[in-house]
Amino acid sequence: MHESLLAHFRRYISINDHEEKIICKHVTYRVVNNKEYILKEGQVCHANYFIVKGCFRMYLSTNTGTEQIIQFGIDNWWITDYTSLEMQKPSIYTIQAVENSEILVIDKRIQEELFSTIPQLERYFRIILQRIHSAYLMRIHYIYNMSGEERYNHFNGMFPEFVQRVPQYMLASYLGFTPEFLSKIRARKS
Amino acid sequence: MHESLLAHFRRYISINDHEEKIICKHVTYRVVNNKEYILKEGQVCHANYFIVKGCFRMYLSTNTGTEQIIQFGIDNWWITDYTSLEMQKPSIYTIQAVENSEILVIDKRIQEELFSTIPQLERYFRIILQRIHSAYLMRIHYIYNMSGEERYNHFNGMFPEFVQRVPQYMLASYLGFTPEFLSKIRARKS
DNA sequence: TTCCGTTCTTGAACAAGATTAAGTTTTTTG
DNA sequence: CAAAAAACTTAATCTTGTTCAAGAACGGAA
Repeated sequence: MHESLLAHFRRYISINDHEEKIICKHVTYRVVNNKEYILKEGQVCHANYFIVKGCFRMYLSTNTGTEQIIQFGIDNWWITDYTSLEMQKPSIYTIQAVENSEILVIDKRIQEELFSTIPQLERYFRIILQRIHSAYLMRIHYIYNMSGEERYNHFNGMFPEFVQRVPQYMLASYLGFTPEFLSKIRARKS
Repeated sequence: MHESLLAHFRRYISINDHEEKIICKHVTYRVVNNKEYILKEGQVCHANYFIVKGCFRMYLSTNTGTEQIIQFGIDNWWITDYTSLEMQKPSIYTIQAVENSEILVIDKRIQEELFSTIPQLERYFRIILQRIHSAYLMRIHYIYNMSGEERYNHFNGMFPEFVQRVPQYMLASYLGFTPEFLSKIRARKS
């Protein structure tokens, strides 16, 4: 199951067999069942997580006491709180599995070691983060320039399988409106 | 004026005198006056821009014909379209000076060369991008969980000098509401 | 200084989506 | 299988922010 991680690396950088072995030796596999947490608000985040299979949500609690989902992570995505990880400060986020999942864990210390033994990994994460950043610029554009209904339809068109995978109230939170409103949208379509 | 760039590098990585000289040799200084463009919608972005002094806006045109400001860049920030730069595809964004500004230009080819001669630079950009990403997660949280008025007050509290620097209609666009509404907010405060 | 273009303000009518509070369906668990 | 918990729906009312349209103020250039 390290293969999916290596494949992802290979998509952006070239690494040799020796380096692959080093990586596999230092990365640890972990099963995370539905509703289990890999990071809780207030804890210091100590690892970067590569999702081999499954689905996670990252959320924070608002001042009105509700949970605001900021991002989802699925197969072949990284998920972590970079601020907490880098500064070793308590996180404001909670990361929870929303399906039975399998992840690969790269501990902070290990990751720093890997960066110095395989500098190409810095490049890999730089490229990954560039892509994430571009996606976030678009996300803000969508939030500002589409109605809730348009945003739901757009998301539905882009990731139809994903919409089936998570409860509707989570999708509503991620898309920035209430579950009641999502119900209304769906009612309109039939 | 290369000093501000080197100082920014030194904040995140350590580089020696020799490397600093290489960087200075390859980075070009440029004055960009108010309302001048460094990237226009449809063009391929061919450089990464470090703002030494001044202010830029990055926007795209919406289907209703208006300009949606996605981000600002000020002193000591990088601005570019990473998607267009990396893939060498036409950009959907326009980047325009909103003050008389001074920038340092790192051409794509030059940047790639610098990455291979000074691998630490990959690390620098990785860290920068991590920070940007964290900021964007918070930005989405603010957009979803604060009213327009709260968002304006919050932004005003965080960057009071900046609010004075740009026209109100640009600020309104960046914060995701109409100039008319911003006027109304300001009227309420007095 | 005057003129012109740009930016900012005000107000009325309207739309998108939140809130509240039931009620219904689905899923989980003992 | 029954009961409880979790997820989803519906509808009435209320808020936030938009749109449109007009006018006022400001800033820069001739």
